[in-house]
Amino acid sequence: MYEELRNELKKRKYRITAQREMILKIFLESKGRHLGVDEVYRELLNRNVRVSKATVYRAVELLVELGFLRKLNFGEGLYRYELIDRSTRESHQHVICQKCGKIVEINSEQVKKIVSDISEKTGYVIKWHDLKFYGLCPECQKEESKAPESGQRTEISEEG
Amino acid sequence: MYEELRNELKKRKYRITAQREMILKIFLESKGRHLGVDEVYRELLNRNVRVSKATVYRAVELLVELGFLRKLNFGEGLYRYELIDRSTRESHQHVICQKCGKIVEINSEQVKKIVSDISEKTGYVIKWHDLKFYGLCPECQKEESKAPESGQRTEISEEG
DNA sequence: CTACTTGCAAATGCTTTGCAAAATT
DNA sequence: AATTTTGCAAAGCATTTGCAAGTAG
Repeated sequence: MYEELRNELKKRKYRITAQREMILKIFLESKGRHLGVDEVYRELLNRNVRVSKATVYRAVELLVELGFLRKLNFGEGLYRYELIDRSTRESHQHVICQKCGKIVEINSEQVKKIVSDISEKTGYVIKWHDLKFYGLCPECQKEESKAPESGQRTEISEEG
Repeated sequence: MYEELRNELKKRKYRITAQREMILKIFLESKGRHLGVDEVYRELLNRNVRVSKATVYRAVELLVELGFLRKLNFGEGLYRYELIDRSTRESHQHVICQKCGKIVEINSEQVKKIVSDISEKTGYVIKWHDLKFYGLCPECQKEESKAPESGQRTEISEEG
């Protein structure tokens, strides 16, 4: 993957730097996680890699541009990034528990249908999509039935 | 609708204020638009209604809580709000042109299917969802074919 | 050696908050 | 009269940016 990064960088006349490789490395070693800039930054500090946060900001945006990362927004007031599977480039759907925050990723075959339906209805050529589903995970459903309407509501509420 | 707002406020022990009604009014008179706090604020100034921006922030969040507005995020670095159809409470999908930014709202019947599919696969009870589709609107497709790869890329890239 | 990248600190922009004054109940 | 809401200014955060110093090609 580092080789791929070097190639992409060369191709687009960007320079190969240790910082860029280290930042991609963090994502490669945190597969499946959705990291915010601060988390990446802290992880680098943990590993005694001295980089500035500004560089992390610049690097993740570059990695998005080069197709290594996807920029995510769960309405928390910050952006998160996840590694893209460069072989399929396929996006998945995020299913988020509004009580405990657990995020499950799935891939529904129904997505293709809805995309073609929307394309047909609007005349738009759909390039990509962002599908989030909010609800209660199985564990939180159990708790919910034990103590229904128990007050503390997790303040997740955002859509787009 | 103002009656409905007054009832909701009373029901939850909030007070009926001119500011809250005015802010809801802005949305009622801008149906179909996705307004940011600053836009609401400016619209109020245009109408010579003196309110502080802090009050707008507080009011829109309250209106979300009361079920009058939905909070949206198109990855621009700010939140937008749209009026909820309180009779159906149904959400629609946003189809966004990544070149000109035009947003079309549609309602695909496929959504029900994908929701039940996801529910089945994950065990989550889905309460609501947030579905965004990005691509090119018909007009921008034409321009694209005239001047393909013409440089200026609209920096829309965010997902969740 | 030239051009790009980094680090730092300052700046930006949206949103939140503390508190006294104003308004609602 | 008691309590909530508002306005204002300050504070809070995530993110961006200007610029000099460092580094890749």
